Amino acid sequence: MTTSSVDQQIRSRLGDAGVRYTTGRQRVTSALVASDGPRSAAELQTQLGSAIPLSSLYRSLAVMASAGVLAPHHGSQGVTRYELAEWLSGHHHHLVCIDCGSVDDIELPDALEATLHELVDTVADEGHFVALGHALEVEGRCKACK
Amino acid sequence: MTTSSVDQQIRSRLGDAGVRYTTGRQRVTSALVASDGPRSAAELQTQLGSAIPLSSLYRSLAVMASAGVLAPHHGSQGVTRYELAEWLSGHHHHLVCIDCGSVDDIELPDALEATLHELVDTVADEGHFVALGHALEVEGRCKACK
DNA sequence: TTCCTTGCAAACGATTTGCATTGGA
DNA sequence: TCCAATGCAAATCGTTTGCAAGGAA
Repeated sequence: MTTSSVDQQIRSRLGDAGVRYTTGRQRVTSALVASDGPRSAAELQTQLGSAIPLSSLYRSLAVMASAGVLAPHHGSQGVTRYELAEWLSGHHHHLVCIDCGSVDDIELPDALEATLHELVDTVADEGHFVALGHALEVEGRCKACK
Repeated sequence: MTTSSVDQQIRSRLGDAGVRYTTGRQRVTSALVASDGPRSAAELQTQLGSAIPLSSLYRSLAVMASAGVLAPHHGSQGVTRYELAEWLSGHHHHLVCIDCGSVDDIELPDALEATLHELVDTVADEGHFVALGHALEVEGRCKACK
């Protein structure tokens, strides 16, 4: 996945939403494209080196999430991490470290993914629930905390 | 699942952990036994009617979670909800409403659960990750927000 | 008596917002 | 030009903690 192709799609989607794809927002995109999992505002600030104020990062993340180009992930200690929406990055799941809170992406074999999807629909129907997506979180300890 | 049988197990486990099973903590248990999903400190305060200070609730929840009788669930807006640990309530998954943040419990058919479990181990090994558990979240809109 | 627990109020930390300024189409 | 976006500081809100009082073993 190249940053430029993702950039095109995001620029277009943000345009449709009536918001600008500013340099600050492009920096957020490039940081997330380079990441192997969701990132918090604080992590992005560090990763981006250049001093972007947290308030701007939070605003960019909120705008991009409500335009559907980013997806939030709620972790421990009230920290929200964002990643590219699945239509940009592909469907995947997460390995969540119960010690440090870090999150890594993983993909499931198609066979199980299909089974899972089917099951989610069934189960949602029974719960009078409109299923829009699903997320499998594998909880444990990451390589660093092991 | 009766409150009294769960009470016994919790009392015993808390005893092993060297903490008391006070009336406040018993109230938390009864509220969670009566719930069909995880509850936040604020929700428990409302549900319990009697005015238990939030700080006490937070402390009870923290103590009970670190003793392994409660499990935390991190939701939107930095809200942490707790539920009985799986050894007390049975293994299950969640329907999470993306509008109001409410969480309902669901159970998967044994067949898929088995497949899922096996897969989680495989995938964790590949990621040099020690898998301790897994959680499937079905995201969508609940009956009320539909 | 000894240590755990509780209440209240103050402190924290992640996130949000008001407001004046800047910047892009 | 004009409105969205940004920076800074102040405000929110869920959660945590210090400290003195209460309670069980």
